[in-house]
Amino acid sequence: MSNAAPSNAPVVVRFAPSPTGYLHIGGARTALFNWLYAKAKGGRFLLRIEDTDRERNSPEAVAAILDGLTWLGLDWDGEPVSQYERADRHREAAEKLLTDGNAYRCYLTQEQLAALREAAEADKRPFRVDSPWRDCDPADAPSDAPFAIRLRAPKDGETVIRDHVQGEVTFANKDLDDLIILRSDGSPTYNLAVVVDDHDMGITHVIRGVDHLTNAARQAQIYSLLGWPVPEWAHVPLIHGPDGAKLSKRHGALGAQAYREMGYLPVAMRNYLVRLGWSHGDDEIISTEQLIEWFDIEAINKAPARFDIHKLEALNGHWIRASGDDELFDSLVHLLPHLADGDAVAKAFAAGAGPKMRALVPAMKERSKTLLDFIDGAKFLWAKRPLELDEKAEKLLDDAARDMIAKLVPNFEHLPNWSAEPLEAKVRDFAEAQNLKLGKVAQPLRAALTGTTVSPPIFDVMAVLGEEETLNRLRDAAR
RNA sequence: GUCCCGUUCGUCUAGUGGUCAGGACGCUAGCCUCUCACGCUGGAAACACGGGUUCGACUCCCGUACGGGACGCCA
Repeated sequence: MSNAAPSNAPVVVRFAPSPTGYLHIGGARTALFNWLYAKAKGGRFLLRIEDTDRERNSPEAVAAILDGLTWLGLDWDGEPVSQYERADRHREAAEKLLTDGNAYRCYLTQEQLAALREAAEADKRPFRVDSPWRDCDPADAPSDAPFAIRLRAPKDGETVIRDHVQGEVTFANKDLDDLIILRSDGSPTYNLAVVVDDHDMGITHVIRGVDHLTNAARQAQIYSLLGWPVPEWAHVPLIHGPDGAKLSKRHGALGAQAYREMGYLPVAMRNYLVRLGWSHGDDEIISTEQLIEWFDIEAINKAPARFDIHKLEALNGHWIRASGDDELFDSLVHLLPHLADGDAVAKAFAAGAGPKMRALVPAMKERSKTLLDFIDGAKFLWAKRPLELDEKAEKLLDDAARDMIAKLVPNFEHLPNWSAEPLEAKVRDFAEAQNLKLGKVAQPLRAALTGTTVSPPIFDVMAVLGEEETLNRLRDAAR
């Protein structure tokens, strides 16, 4: 590529979402790839909001996208650029193309275009705009009719995209028609705006979804006619839903924030997302620091990947276990405002369950796949007496079990040190004396103290619940 | 329809002409164990199909099938 930007220039990449909704998972991965590449190469990661379509612009969407990026830990350099605010500069470029003879005024109306399109379809011909105004004498142009400005794209030859992911992709120029660069209302269109902005922002590498590949060909033509060097391209494959179809809002294409609400950790999201299409040998669990060291666009493959929530969950479990206890508890507390029932939990935390939850974190992180599991698994902490028993617990606490608890309770009275170890010793002694296996005692205790048959280690539960609450719950269950 | 791209266990992937085709998630049999997890040890599970090229193809070439993307005065 003779006119490419020098490869030793400092890397500048960008993420350029259009503000039509939240940051979806595919966009999040594109942003992650860009961010990682910038970090890996010591470059800059810029943000540009592609808001040239005023009808689909929304400040809420911009806020949601920035919030999603922030949550994922993808920080950007400088202020986000508004494409719309650069419209004058885009028009300037269009004027230059016009005066250089590389673009022309096209007076074709929407109706005429629709008719041409229909005619092409009727003949089963691929539709290509072939404007009669491309080569007409300027003197024949109407003086007052509205016009759009079209690029005078080459009709022969081919446009080659040398792509770091897709390889060399060749488009015949006859398949690429004269695209509109300035609408009849004077506003710039996407492809022109992207080229001008990427050029002005000094973007060296364009990393984006492969759905932009044909745009790359069109943009390459604009670059060429403007006399500018093209950036390095990397068109990454799309993410599909579990059924192999395009990821849509119906299945899986949730906003990044939805994953926050499901209790996923940003570090796990980054780890999971990057492995969708990128790999480093057999490595699966990769810290962000390691990603920054290893990431490169050359190792991205071309095939699309399906989104698999199970693997995300497994990775999340790993990163939960790898997190510090205080850090996890902190994440949990900060998650509450984003949860539907978070208010109630926050109140319970404030009323005393908070410190108990914190004390249980080491035990619970071994058995939690998401932050939500912490809450689900610790509800017994703030449950009111007498406890409601679930079906299995009810069955477990039969008459014999209740008798046993009645016999066991006195062993806990007047313990000098109410903590897990002495409690366990007491229970073990009791089990031995009664000639029972430990489980035969522990399970009824669990049912009586938590109302369920599944919980963190029961002696930790007793310790955290405290002497008074533990004895009260046990007496509730005893006969 | 036209153009472009893809196809290794169910899923994510390693692989770059000679491997018992490896790992991870999931599934599964055990071990550990106060439950559930974690951890550990095993197991089942894949090169879409057909032609070439080659002493030899998962690896290279062509075709077929299937899948995806793009075909706006949207981005």
